[in-house]
Amino acid sequence: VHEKPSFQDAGKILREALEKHLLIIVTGNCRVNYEGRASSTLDWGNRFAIIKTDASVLIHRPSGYEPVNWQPSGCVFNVMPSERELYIRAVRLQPKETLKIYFNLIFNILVSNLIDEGQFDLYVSESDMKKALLTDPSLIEDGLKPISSEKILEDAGFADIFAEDSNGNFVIVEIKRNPAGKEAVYQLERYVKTAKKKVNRTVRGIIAAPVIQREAQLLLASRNFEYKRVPLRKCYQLLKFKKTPKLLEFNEKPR
Amino acid sequence: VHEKPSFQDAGKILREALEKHLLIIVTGNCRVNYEGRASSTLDWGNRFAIIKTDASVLIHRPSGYEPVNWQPSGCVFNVMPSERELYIRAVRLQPKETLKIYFNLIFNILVSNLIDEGQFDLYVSESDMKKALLTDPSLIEDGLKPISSEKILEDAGFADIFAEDSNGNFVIVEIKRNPAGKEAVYQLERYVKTAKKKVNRTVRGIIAAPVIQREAQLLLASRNFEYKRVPLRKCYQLLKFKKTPKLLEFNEKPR
DNA sequence: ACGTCGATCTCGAAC
DNA sequence: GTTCGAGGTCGACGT
Repeated sequence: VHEKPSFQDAGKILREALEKHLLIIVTGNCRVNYEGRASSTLDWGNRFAIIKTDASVLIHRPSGYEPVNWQPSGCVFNVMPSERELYIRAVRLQPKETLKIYFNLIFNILVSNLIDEGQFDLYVSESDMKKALLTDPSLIEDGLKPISSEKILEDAGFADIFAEDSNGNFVIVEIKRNPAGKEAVYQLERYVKTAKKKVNRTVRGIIAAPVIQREAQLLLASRNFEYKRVPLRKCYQLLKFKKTPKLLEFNEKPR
Repeated sequence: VHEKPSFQDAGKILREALEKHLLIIVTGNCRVNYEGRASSTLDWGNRFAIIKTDASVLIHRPSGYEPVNWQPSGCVFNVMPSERELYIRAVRLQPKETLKIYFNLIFNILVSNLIDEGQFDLYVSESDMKKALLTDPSLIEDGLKPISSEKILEDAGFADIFAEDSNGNFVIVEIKRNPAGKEAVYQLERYVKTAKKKVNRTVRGIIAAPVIQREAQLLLASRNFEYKRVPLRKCYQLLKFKKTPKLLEFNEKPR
């Protein structure tokens, strides 16, 4: 930690830390310009700039979840201290975009060599839901038999699950982890339309999601599609139980 | 800045800083659990936790643009130091979600009273494009006359611009700031379909964007819609010139 | 490299 | 409150 360094010292500290790919946090008063996919200006104010080990940059204001300005990883730095300020330029190629940071006050600079190999696990993603529903299709409907989830509909994007119901109808399932909105219905509609052209059978459309929005429900009904509520909890439990037997070589089929 | 505080001291520092709504950055070794809209676990590793003045939380690893864990603004904190660790719990209601952070090493704690009133301006957003195109519709097509951009299509969402071309045809323009993809075509298609039912005229569909993706271009052609390239630069210049006269009370009409 | 889609998306606006 | 769409979205995965 360096408290109130001169701009010259700050320049040295930053260059050395960048060289070694250390984590840098600079707190101070600054203004920021961005030019690239868009353009932005940020007037003087107290913020902190984070330069990470992968050469990404984040400018954070004292409040708000999102960085006000940033640069993705892999950018090239130019640190230019002068008598009055510290100027940091971070340039990214492809697409070409430039972030310019001007500090006229530096409160402190924190340089750390952080080692983080810790594993991160997240449950339950939409693909987890898909796994669960393929493992136990009765979560959607009794007697439902998934068909190869390969591409069947070539042109209309890819639906989540294709299946056959107990009456031999073709079924397309659109999975949403989040509250299903109109967009999900439109997606499903496109899949069903394309499928009807290719398959000479009745084609049912089903949205499987924890919740569906009211408007989407109406739209769904107007298209004669169906909604099946699938709690995330159930998917989580199913996946948990599915894994354990495998590890123990129990091959008891889940039901 | 507090270097290597004891867990007890760290607890005091954090509580006081939270009380005063100061910015807090804690660097150390920690593990993190999240439970709410999803669930996640993060194993031990060196990270820094940011607690902002609006009671939001960000856990950042030494690399990567995005926080590995976070909590949106307005959450409630519980700081619990023990002999072996510092446990911070951040709970958000609506939706209920809980973030639990356990530090078994604290490298340092940075507490700052940052004042940031600086204005942030971003150009060119999609609504900027709309403004520009309404100011000078010839950017899309000569003789195009925008119609009230109020809701005309009640049920099919809202198109960006409604207009009449020099032949009296109804025109719907879908604006995209980013490369226009298939989704833009589908959106346009829905608007045009609805419009055709309500308007007893020829309805043209136009996508106005800096670039259009190849696949989207094909889809567009199959629907007999059109694409008009609109460089962001032109919109930016138009808005710049439009503004200046206003400030100076020149009322010379652009174009 | 481009295209597609999910996300604890976040954020804001409109209804 | 709900819904909807934009975002310098980012990131992952597929081609």
